[in-house]
Order: sequence, then structure tokens, then C-alpha cells
Amino acid sequence: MSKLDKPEKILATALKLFVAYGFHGTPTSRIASEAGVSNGTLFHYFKTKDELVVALYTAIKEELNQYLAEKANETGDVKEKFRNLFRYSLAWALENRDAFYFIQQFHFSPHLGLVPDEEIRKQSEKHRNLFQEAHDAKVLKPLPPDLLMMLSINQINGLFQYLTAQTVPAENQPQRINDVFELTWTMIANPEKP
Amino acid sequence: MSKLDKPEKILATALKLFVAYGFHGTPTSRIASEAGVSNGTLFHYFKTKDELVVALYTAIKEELNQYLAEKANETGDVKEKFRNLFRYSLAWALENRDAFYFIQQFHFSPHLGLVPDEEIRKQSEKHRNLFQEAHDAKVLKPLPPDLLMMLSINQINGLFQYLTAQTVPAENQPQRINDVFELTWTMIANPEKP
DNA sequence: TCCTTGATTGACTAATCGCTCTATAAATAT
DNA sequence: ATATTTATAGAGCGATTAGTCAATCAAGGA
Repeated sequence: MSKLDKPEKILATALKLFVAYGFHGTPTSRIASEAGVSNGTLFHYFKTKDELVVALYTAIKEELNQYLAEKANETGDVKEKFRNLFRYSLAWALENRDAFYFIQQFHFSPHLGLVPDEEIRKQSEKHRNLFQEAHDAKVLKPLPPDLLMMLSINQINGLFQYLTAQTVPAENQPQRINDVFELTWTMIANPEKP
Repeated sequence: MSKLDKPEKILATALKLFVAYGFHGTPTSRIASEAGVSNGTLFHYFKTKDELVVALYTAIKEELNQYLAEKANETGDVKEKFRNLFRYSLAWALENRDAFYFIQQFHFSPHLGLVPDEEIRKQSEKHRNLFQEAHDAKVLKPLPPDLLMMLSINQINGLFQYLTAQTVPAENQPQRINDVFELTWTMIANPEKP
């Protein structure tokens, strides 16, 4: 127990086991033992198992958002901002496959209902603003920006699934990612705008 | 027990409960009682709970595929075939929300590993062929057809999420669906082809 | 030094769950 | 009519699990 402090170690272990065996398929006792702590310690930091699951979700989301905030490109034009967001989202996903998979697993589980709507909206606020501003500037197609954002996110998810399922050589991945970004951009961008 | 025979009633009840409470969040005893059968009867038709989950998945997939096969347009040009596939996929999803949600829930669960790869590939064989043929005829962009199929499927998923989350008036849905199909088509189609 | 507070442990429990088993009834075959 | 298989029920069992609890241990403040 040197590098990570205990709550972090518990979360890291829970992530590994959850993606392998599912939420209810992993007993808290196993999380505790594989994390090298006792059963009681786990419940000292997380009152219930559900609370642990939700804490893991928000921790991962925060990590992703912080990463994207660091890599955000504030200088380029709109398209470059979108490209950056797209590129780094995928870079993070490929570097943190379990975590990215977990996000989707969580979204299709009843645990999603335990997170307040407000919390969820806040997590994607910055991205929503980006789409809203681009929409107001007529850079995007005249469709609801929420819809275009949803489609873009699912482009990322689909490409992630493709890159992780098929064994695409790592050196081809950046090219593929850029290809799909260009597809996505022509899909959502207003062609009448320079 | 009049309309549905018992295995069907069990599957229908399981679907309702699984999407509400998750796989492990719904005891077999509750499935049985809400389906109006005894615990023993459930295990008479499905040897294990896992087998029940997988049977539900394959039953839903078959129903969806049969529906799409019925609605398939064999006459029109390629784009119209794709439009039909897109449109009816969403029509079915919106008419069978629980079932469509369940498919995704299942895909992000460890139960997916219980289905042989061969079985999964067979389920999307016809659609894969459609993409392959369009690719060979240079109708699609020069990218792997598997990738383009993955992206198209995720367009459907994203639009489904949008239409079910936001309260889009039912009368606007066909328009939105067609909008997004056109986006998808310009995304995957080769513009140099008439 | 004593006291308080938080961290840590692991045995323990109450409840639950998947599944079996025995018994019986219904259907089907011979 | 008899035998054989299938359907149904529901009590019950063994195993597992989330969460508790009483007992130490460590750290720091007064």
C-alpha cells in the first residue's frame, strides 16, 4: 500500500473487476481482498456498494473531463476545436479502455438512475456549450445541437468499439481516427459556411 | 395463462424486469411470480438464469431481424435499401423500446461472452453483406465496410437515445429520422459516384 | 501523558438467491 | 388401459453476499 491510497486502490480494483464480471457479479469481499484491504475498510470509505459504483463513475468522468480540459485547444478555429476534442477523447479511451468501457456499461445499468440529472448535465456542460456556440454561429447544420452532440459522441463510441474489437495496428489508429473525424465533421458541419 | 404460453410469458416478464433492475438485480423468483408461474416451472424451461438471459437476447435479435427481413426493400437502388434499413430499425426500436434497450444493456454485460462469436456474426450477416456489396460497387467511401457499418449502427443508437430522452413530438420523429439518415448517408457514401 | 478521532481488521449475521427435489397432474404414446 | 413422458407447483437447501460490530491501532492535540 504505497503508491495509491486506499480509496483509490479500491476504486481501481473495482473498475477492473466490474468490467470483467459486472456490478453484481463482483462481491465487495473480492474487491476488498484484491485491493489488499479488509472488508471493513471498504465500507469505511464507501457506505454501500451502490455508493462505490457511483463514486467510481463520477471519478472516471472527472478524470476524463480534466484530461480533455488540459488538452483543449483554445486558439484554433472551430473545426480544430472539434478535431481536438474528438482526437483526445479517443486517445484517452484507448489509453483507459476499462474506464471508457465502464462508462458505457454504467450508462446501460439501473445505477444511472442514482446519479442526479443535474450532475450528469454538468459533466457534459462544456461540450454542450461548444456545440451550442457553433450552432449559433451557423457553423453546424440547422438541427438541434443536442442531437448533433449525441451523434458525435456515438461516432466516438462506434470508432472505439471498432478499434478495440478489430485488431487495427496501433500505427494506423491515428489515421483512422482522423478519417472518422472528417466523416463526422462533414456530417454535422454546415457546408454553406466557409 | 391464456394469450402467451409460459416460456414466452417468462421471457416477456424477464425483459421488463431486466431493463428496470438489471440482470442480477432481478431474482428468478420475482420473474416467476410476476409471470404467474412457479419457480420450478421457470427452471423447467430454462436450465439456468444465464441461459434465460441469453435466450431472451437471441429471441429479441431474431424478432428484430425477422421484422427487418419482412420490411426489406429489394427493388430500389442502394441508397433506398439503406434508407429502409435505417428507417425500419428505428421504427422497431421505438415500438419496442425495452427490447432495443436490452440489446445494448446485454452488449455491455459479461453475458455477451456466453454467446458464441459465430452466433453473433450470423445475426448481422445480411447487413454486413449489404455493406460489403455497396463497398465493392464503390458506392461507399473507401474505408473498411465493417467500420462504416459500425458507425451507421451507432448513428441509430444515438438517434434512438435522443428520441427517447428528449420528448420529441411523435409527429416530428419521422422527419428527424430522415434527417439523420441523410446525414449518415452523406457520411458513408462515396460522393464521386452518381 | 491522556484523550479524542479516524483507520483498520476480520469474524459474524441476517437475508437473499439460484437451483434442486419430491410430489402431483396432465398429456401422449403404446 | 397402461405406461411414459412432460408440465407445474412450491417447499427447502446450500452457498453467497452486503453490511455490522466490537476490538485494536496510529496520530495528533491539549
